[in-house]
Amino acid sequence: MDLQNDTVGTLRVDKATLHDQVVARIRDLIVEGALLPGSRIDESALIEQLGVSRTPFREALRTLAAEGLVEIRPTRGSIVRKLTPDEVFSMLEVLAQLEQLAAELACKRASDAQIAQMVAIHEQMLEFYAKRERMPYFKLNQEFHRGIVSLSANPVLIEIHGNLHARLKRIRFVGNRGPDFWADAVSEHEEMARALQTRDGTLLGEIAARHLLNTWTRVRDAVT
Amino acid sequence: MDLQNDTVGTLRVDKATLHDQVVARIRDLIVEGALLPGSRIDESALIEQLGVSRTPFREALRTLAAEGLVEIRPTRGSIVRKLTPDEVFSMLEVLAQLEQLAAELACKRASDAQIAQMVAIHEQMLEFYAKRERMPYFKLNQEFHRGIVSLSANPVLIEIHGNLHARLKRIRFVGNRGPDFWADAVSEHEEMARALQTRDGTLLGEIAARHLLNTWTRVRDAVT
DNA sequence: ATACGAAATATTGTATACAAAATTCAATAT
DNA sequence: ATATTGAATTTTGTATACAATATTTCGTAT
Repeated sequence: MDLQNDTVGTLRVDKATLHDQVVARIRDLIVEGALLPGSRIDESALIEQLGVSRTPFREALRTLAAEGLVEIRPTRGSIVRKLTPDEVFSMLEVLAQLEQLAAELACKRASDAQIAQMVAIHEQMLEFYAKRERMPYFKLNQEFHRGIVSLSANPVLIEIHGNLHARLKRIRFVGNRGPDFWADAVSEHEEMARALQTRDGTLLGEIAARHLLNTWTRVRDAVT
Repeated sequence: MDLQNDTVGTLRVDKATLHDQVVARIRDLIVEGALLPGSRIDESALIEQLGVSRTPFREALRTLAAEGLVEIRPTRGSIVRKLTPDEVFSMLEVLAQLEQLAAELACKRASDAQIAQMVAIHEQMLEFYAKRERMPYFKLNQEFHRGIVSLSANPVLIEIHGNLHARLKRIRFVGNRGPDFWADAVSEHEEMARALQTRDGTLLGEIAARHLLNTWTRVRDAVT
């Protein structure tokens, strides 16, 4: 079947359970935008496509519902969860607060080498910005933010941040495509890189939170 | 079967799906301490007790796993998730940050009547403290904290806070049983009530965060 | 007695079957 | 033409069956 384990040489890579694989696949379909918010999740079509039976598929939907990506309407099928503008704003409010904490912790706990690596990412972003290469910039941007959260060394923070990020991913993507906002974002990043180098957690946290809430104004019309 | 819907007069109360009922029941068993961390979740025993088949039961386990209350070990059964001291500390770190945000938002968004009600709860807590009635105090304490989060009017914040709170509930309970820490907690609450009345969000947030991190020292030995 | 290993047993993961909805669609009445 | 009703069909929720793994039990050898 489609999802079954690969083999590398004679060594089994296995690891992920069928449940985890199905969850990952459906989550990707949602996060990457193949399944649009509000659209019906066609069980028979997807179990066909994934080559699994209803049991693991429905269990996967339960975990995605708990993650907030799917809405299961009793006896009326499941849909990709649709976010109201209010909910998006609520999520950004929380996300900003979490990134602020992450920033403070990262400044306390990261090694010099780790900080150097973040700065390197930032500098690469500047190059892509100079060349106006949106997509590679966008990828690195995500890596930068995820990096700061990782450096917090707080697994709960990492998990919750990851979840909110996944829920918002499509919207953030739309937001970052704006035209002249890009320059603002870059200068905010410049500030962040400097704060990180001086390990000024309070400052970094403040900028990070402001940076994120600014995306709201950048994104608002895409969602309102 | 055990879980089936009640009837009030001739009116069906129904509402909750079987899945939600099973999730709620198992969650209660965990949160209230009937199922201890690390202990095996005996599928056949519990489906017997709940009167449901394996399908809805296992789906319930999936959502509880996503909530972080249950750990499903592939092909080796499920256990009540066990928290390491590090994880507990991580959760408190995040929870403190979330309560800080909640405090700031509550001061901005709550109505005068809502604030008055919170103050009333606080005053009742003082009475129970004077009479040294731990249990009623403890109940109101929870209501007070949940109240502040509710007043933030941020559904995402409310959801995440509720989840972390559920995961920590047993431990917080243990912590609050300490002897002379109680006085400290009460005086912190006194400060919080005052800050709320003056709508000083920054101050309230700071106290709330400090208050929560103090529970760590109160709780540390119960968990280390 | 203790350690080992194979058969017996129990548990887990997935597929399927069946019952109870909801939805679709077509025929009829307005 | 539009609305309405009621079968036909599809979809959903739950139970059960079956196959694959783990775990236990018990007999044997050291």
